[in-house]
Amino acid sequence: MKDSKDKISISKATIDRLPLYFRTLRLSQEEGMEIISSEELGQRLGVTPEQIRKDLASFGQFGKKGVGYYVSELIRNIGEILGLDYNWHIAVVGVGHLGWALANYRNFDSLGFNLVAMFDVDPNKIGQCIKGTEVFHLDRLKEVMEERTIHIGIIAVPEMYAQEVADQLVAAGVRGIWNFAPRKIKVPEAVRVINEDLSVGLSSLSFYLARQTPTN
Amino acid sequence: MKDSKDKISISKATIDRLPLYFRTLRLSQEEGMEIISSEELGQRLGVTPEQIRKDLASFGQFGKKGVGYYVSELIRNIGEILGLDYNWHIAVVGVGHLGWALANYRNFDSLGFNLVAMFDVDPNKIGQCIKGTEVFHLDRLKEVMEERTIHIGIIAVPEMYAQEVADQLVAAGVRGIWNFAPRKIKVPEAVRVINEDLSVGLSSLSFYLARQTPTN
DNA sequence: TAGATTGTTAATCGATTAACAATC
DNA sequence: TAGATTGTTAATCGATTAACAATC
Repeated sequence: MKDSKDKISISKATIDRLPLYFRTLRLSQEEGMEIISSEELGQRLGVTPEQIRKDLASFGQFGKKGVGYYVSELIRNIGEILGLDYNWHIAVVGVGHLGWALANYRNFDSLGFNLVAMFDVDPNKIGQCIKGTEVFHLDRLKEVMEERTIHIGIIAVPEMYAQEVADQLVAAGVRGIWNFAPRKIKVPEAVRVINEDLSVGLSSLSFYLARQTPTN
Repeated sequence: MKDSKDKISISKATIDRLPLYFRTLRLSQEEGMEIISSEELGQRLGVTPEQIRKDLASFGQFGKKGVGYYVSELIRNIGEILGLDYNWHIAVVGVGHLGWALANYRNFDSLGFNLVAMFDVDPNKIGQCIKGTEVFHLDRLKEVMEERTIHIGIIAVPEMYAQEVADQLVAAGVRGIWNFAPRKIKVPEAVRVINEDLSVGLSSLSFYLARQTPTN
């Protein structure tokens, strides 16, 4: 138990590629594909076939030699590896433009994430609904979170409140945090944090463009 | 010229850390800090001091031995490395929830990115403004882009239109694309693409949580 | 069977960490 | 000068790529 569940020696790079495989496989399935080779899959998403085989091999043997991978089977397998078969309850804290956008993001539903609450402090926002999910006052975070057993909290508040909200989420028993505030937040080790810093992407783009011969 | 401008042998990991250094340095500056050591900076953002020194060393010598780094000087230097001293013109294509949120994202201004246009096909959205910037019909993309010399296009349209919009952006002479659609887009080599796939972050969070001993 | 494609081991490449001389 | 901290070289670690035996 200790080894199989707790010790994860899989590289972060591999884990970040799995969702891409998952997505592309689903697309292929929609196109009616039943079997796919690592070659074909790799071509579709710009990854080498060896990389794909290696990544998958960390978790088991999902393919058939001389044949390839059964699409629906591999989707199910990767889904299980990623824990997408679990019905995760998520909540958005901070219903500004970004929080609003995230709450409306359709792809999350299709991955099995279930938005069960939103929180804000603005009286005008309290009580508003998105797809049947309500905005509560931040004061009720703990109460609502416990009632609805929320697993994942999404921080979409201004930077200066990020740590405060993180503390409240932790106190309310959240297991993971997806942090959009451009600031490092401190949480107990047991709580997983994924930082999604949007300025990194744009800045790195700027880096590469600044080094090209400009065309305009 | 060939070596200094074209060949970039800096690792992607390093480039992705630079914006974090930049941000943290600015924060430190606001707090009145004038000199910072790699030790202190590292502590603030959870990176080892050696890593920081190594990263910076790829671009030059910015510190003083026995002293540390002058905060304002290092901010200027990293800003230049990232090309943030250039006045980038950006445009958002697709003014849905996400596009709207991105157009309103305040951090971009402070990094020197200038939103100069938005595009959509919805007649209700055409003509709307955010901070003085207008939403144009997608049909006018090329015309408006050329008139305003837009360097970077942000794709925030539904997945199925992503490639189409990418083609239009390329035709309009864009140099870089920041793609939020969860799909690989094909562009000529000269155009830089950064993919920002939001489902990756959430899925990887799910992966780690699924492997923990659950607390609820 | 012959051709195809996986799973896995070995070789290479790249990035991080450790150590320390240089020097403020 | 002594203490501190950088910049850089060497050692380690990890991830990707190449190669190929296993087998469908």
